[in-house]
Order: sequence, then structure tokens, then C-alpha cells
Amino acid sequence: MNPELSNAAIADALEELGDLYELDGAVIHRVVAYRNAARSVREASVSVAALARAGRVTELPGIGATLEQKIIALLDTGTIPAAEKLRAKFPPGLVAITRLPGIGPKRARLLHAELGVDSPQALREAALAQRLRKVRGLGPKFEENVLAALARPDADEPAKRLLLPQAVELGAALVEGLVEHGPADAVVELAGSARRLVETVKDIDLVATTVEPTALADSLATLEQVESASSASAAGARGVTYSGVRVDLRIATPAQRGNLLQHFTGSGAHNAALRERAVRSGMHVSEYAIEDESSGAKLLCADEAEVYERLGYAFIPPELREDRGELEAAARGGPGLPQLVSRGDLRGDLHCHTVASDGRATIDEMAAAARELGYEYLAITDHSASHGFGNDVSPEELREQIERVREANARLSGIDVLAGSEVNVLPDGSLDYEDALLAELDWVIASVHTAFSMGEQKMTERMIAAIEHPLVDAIGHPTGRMLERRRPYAIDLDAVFAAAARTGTMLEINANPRRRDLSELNARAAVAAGVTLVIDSDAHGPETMPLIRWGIATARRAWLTAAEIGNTRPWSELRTMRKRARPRAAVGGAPARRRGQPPRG
DNA sequence: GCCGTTTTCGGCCCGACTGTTTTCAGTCG
Repeated sequence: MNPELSNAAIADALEELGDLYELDGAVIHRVVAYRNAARSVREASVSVAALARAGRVTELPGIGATLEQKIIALLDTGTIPAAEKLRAKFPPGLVAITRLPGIGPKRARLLHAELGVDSPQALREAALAQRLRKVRGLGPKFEENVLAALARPDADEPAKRLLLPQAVELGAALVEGLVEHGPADAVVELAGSARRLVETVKDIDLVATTVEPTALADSLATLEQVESASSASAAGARGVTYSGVRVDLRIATPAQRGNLLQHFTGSGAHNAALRERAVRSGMHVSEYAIEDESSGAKLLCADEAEVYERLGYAFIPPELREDRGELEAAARGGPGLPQLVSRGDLRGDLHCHTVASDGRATIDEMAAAARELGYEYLAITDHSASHGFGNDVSPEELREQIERVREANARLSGIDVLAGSEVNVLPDGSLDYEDALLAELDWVIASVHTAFSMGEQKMTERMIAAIEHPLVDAIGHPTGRMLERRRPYAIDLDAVFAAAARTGTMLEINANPRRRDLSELNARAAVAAGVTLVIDSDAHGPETMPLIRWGIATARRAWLTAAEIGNTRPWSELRTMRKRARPRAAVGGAPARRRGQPPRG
């Protein structure tokens, strides 16, 4: 029997069908319904295929009887009949055209019907022959824009995205520049996905208030980072940096600062859901005001929290604004939002490197950095013997390192230094130190660093073997992904989470901004399955230990509280949670702790 | 196609910008 389709595969199929219906001229709400359903499937924390087999898939938001049937057909036959029909009608090249800026489904359909355009290549030929301008509603300018879009070397690949720290840094520099060059009263803030602390960012969104909006809009073009700016008006301006990042500045009056910040922080899905719910109670929400339908009164909010309050919600932290159940939870009479974990809750860092392997600093230097951050403990976890791309730590060297850690711990005050290792999980699931040596360590984190492409079943068995090892306390960066660089290895995370919960093995949120691994959705699913997480910096030097903030960001976006994170506890408590410290009978027999699941996600 | 502190039918967020138009459709976020 074939393995069931992944949530991502089902979501892709629904998204494609939505695109095809849109090309076919379906009413837009139907198209939107497919896209909402696709997102719901993609973000589901359990196997949607399994849910569908159990007849429960309509429990997911946005999935009704019709989509249930289509998902079942997809699982049974590998395809959806409606999609087959539409694929025959609209060639894939036509769908590709709709990805070009300025061309949506309507124009693609028009070009197909009027000129027989069915691919980017055919579109280019038609534009060069000046045939596009003959179509009603299109003109020479459109032709020009089409050719420019097609000429871009990266026209058919998705745009590179900034890692969050780069976006935050660029955003801060732009804010500073606008404050410096703009009118004296200007207040400028970073909004958009960077404010929500997402993993990667496409463009920089800034909001500002001033009584001289055009002066501020004009000043965007004068910033040293900005290569070109356009369409400056009282409403704002747009620009592109020399690094090729789009910047969107929106301006309102000081009295509307809250409305604007709320709108421009997004996400789009959060705002759409917020506004739809508001409409049902007779309110219309925009970036400028909340309008009461019955009285016509327009409420301006200088403060963002007031926007939520006036609409009947508790304040929703930006990290949660993804339409993943936060509105239902924050609504008056709802269950309420969790008290999200914050940086100050962490009492220690359980994954870092020193000069013993590929780190840049000594034990003492790393311990000093940890103390500086207010931690109570730090585990030194250099790579193990077979790491292969740094300075390996042989068993003998690890024994010496343990001695050095014990000595440092005795000497240093204000910080407990723990002897640990980041042990390789070898392809067969075994570890590369003997158990007797591992038993001398305070903390063992096991990670996969080799043989990434072994296939899902083998990788899952490999990982579960490591999870079942009695001396493995946690699994490091559990999916191996590198944002914008390397996909996660194929692995059955449901099985991994179940094994981790069953054995009491913790899983890591690796805070390195290129990893953020587990991701927010996976972290949320892991905790729902009963797993305890740890948040680690994986620092290779004192200066990278503060990267922990990006791991905190992921945990917050995963709705996690301090109680769900192991290293918010003092070491005296956390050490007893390691499965090696538990009564032997409990290992393997502990029932999964279940947390109340929010309505979505 | 989904969904319900108005509704099992009739709604479904809101506004800016562009290019094409003499008042607006399409696209985008």
C-alpha cells in the first residue's frame, strides 16, 4: 500500500485547483474557499489524510462536504477529477503567466482567449509583435511591463527572502533614516511580517505618523539604502533598496497610528478574518478607522490595543496574528490567549560549542556570556567524534573536556556549567560514543549531521532509535532544514513526536535564525503530542548566544508558554525530567500529556 | 465552497495603485 499523501501535498492539490477555478472564471469566493482550505490543510498539526480516512476532515476550518469528497478522491486515485478537466482546458504555461506581476487570472484568460497565449514564451512573442495592445483594456504600457517582467533573470523562480534578523536590521536602519531625514514630528515603526517575527521576510513594511505626510514620503528616496522610490504621496511611498528589497511606507495621522499599525502588521489572513467578524457585528475595519455601520461614526485609535479592545478582543501579540485561532481565543467570552514564553523565562542554554570542536571561544568565555544573559546554567555540547567537518572530539578528548567543565564549574560563580555533548546520530540510529562515556555527561543532545537523503522510513527509524536511547536527553534541530538553503530531510514527524512523548525525550527549537528548527507549526504539534521542548542557541561563540531571541520568537509563534519549555526550569528540576533520571518503569510507559488544542492549527 | 449571538440561504475585508479609460477593471497587499 502506498504511503498516504502529506498535508503539504494535499494543500498543493487544493491550491492548484483554486488557481484553475480562478482561471476558469469561478466566483472569487469559491477560489478563496480553496485557498483557505489549502492553508488549513498545510497548517494542520495532524495527518489530514488520516483525518479524512476517519471521516473527520470537516473538523478542519474551511473544509466542508465538497472538499472532503475531493480530498478522499485525491487519496484514493491520486488526482481530483475536476482538476483533470481544468488542466486539459488551461495549459500549465498559462498558470505560469499569472505569476508575473501585473497579470492575474482575468488577463491570463483574456490573453489565452484572444491571442492564444499559452506560455510565457508565447506571451513574449505576442508582446514583441505588439499584439497585446490590440486587446481591449490593454495598451503599450502593459506590453512594456510584460516584456520587462519576462526579461528579469529570475522571472520564473520565487524571489529570495530575507532571514528575519536581516529584515529586522534593515528595517531598523530605514526607520532611523526616516526619523533623521523626515519631518520633526514623524514617528516611524517596523510593521509587517518582520514585526510578527516570521522566519523569512519578502519586503519591509514601515508605518509612520506625521502631520507632514508628503515630506516624509519624499524622504524615503533620500535614504542611503534606497536605490529608487516611487509613487510618493500623502498616503506613503514605495522603494527598493540596493540589496533589492522592496520597502513599503504607509503614513497616517497620529490619531490613526493604532489603526495603521494594526493593518500593516497583518497578516493578511488575520486582517481578513478580523474584518469579516467585525462586519457581522456591524463594524467596518480599515487602516484608517473602525466605522460603525449604524451610526456612521468613525473611530480613530492612536493605540493599537484599542483597535482590538473596541472590536471585542484582548490584545493579540503580533506573533500570533496568523488566523490560527487567535481571534476565537482572544474574543470576549473566549478561552483566552496563552501567556507566551519570553526571553526572561529562560534559565539556561543547553546547546553550545567551544574551541574543543568548531566553536570560537573557551568554556570560560561561553560561561561568562551565559551569565551575562542572566542564565543559571549552560551546557557545553561540543560535536562528537565522527562529526567530520569540524574538530572532532575523540572519546579521550571528551573525557578531558568533562574534566575542564568540572574544573570551570568549581571555579566560576553565578553559573552552573554542565558537561554535555552534541552526539551524532549515525545512519543506523546508533550514537558515536559508548554508553559508559555518555553516562558521565549531564546533558546529551543527539543530532543528525550526515546522510540527509536516506528516505523517510529509514530516517524516521534512525531518529526513533536515537530517541529510544536511554541516555539521549534531547534531539537537536530535529528536521535539519536550513531556511532558504536546504529542505528538511524526509521524516515522519508524527511518529517522531509520538516516540519523544512516549520516552520523555525532549525536542529542540534551535534558535539559529537559519534553522528555527523545530518550526512554529511543528513545535506546536510536538507540544500537542505531549513533548517537552527546549530552546537553544547552538552558539559557536559568545556573540551568537543572544540568537536565542529567534528561538523564543518561534516558540511564541507556536503559542507556547514557559511551562512547555524545559529550560525555563532550574537545572535542579530539569535534571529530574531527563529520562535517565526517571524511574525505569516510567520510561516507555508514560502517557502523552495532552494540552487543550486551540480551535485552529 | 464555506458558514451561522441576524442567517441552512445569502452573504463573503478593505483600500491603493496602475493603466486604461471617460468611470473603471484588474491586480496587489
